[in-house]
Amino acid sequence: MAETEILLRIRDYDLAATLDSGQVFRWREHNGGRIGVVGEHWVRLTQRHNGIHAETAALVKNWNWLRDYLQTEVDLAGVLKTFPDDAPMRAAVAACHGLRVLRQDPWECLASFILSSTKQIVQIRQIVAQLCERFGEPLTRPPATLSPHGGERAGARGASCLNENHLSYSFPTPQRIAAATEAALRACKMGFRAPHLLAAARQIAAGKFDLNRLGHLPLTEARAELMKLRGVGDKIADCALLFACGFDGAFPVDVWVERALRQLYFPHRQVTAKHLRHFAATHFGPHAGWAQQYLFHYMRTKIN
DNA sequence: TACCAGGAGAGCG
DNA sequence: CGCTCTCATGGT
Repeated sequence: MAETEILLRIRDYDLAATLDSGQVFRWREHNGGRIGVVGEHWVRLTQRHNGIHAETAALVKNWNWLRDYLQTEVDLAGVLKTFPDDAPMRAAVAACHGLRVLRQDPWECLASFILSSTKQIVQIRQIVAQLCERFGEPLTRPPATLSPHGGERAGARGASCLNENHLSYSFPTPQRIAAATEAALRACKMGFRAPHLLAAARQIAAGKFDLNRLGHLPLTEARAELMKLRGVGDKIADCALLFACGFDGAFPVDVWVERALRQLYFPHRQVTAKHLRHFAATHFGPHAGWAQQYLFHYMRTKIN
């Protein structure tokens, strides 16, 4: 039977922490729940005591796409057991109970993180929103959730500029981006990242780069493949590998994680960047990427 | 004003 | 390797 809602029964899942932890950029808070787009599906998610309630605009026969995206079938306790047993890690896990790593679409994830370099998360969300509004395909969306004001900058004051218009559109395909001009992309305020996004989209659209193949390669080979793309270095490659390609061992090191590692593991010590990279690559075990997400969210929300 | 933001890449010693 | 500079744009 096709339905427009379902209760995914699961207990150790913090929806807000997971969707707000900087691994994904399109979810918006709405009446205590979260509204977002997964593939071609408009979705509203609400945290319940016994699980996550999901509501879609169109009928759904099989909800596996959502279970896969949210990673609800992952044995979280089993993952946490593989983390190193040290004070910083214990503190991060205790502070972020129920935080999970999502399984995103590889192109949306890669494109989003190409746009992320030297940008604050708020601004990344804004850029991605504009990209979807201008180049995404219209989605089926319940009218009740549409903003009465209709625009994001019509008299919006202060820091709480919601901008939910982009939730009426899918994330644009590589083909659609590839057909755009650099100037049109720059109009989304992405600056010097525009040629990087455009080049990646053209490679993929032309069949010269296969994102879906990466998951079948060893981690180091998949990372090397991604880094052939202009504008994609270690950090952005590891984000795509962890958040979209199923590499739980990928460990993206950005300014926040570097700050966390130095402050939590090497306080009052001068550690070289090389030493830090070696530590990050060896200390956190087979699910290092999940550990990274706990440290990142812990550092951003609980410290200072 | 000056500085910085979930980086990457090139130039230099 | 390690350091520095540049890239574009918005916020404080």
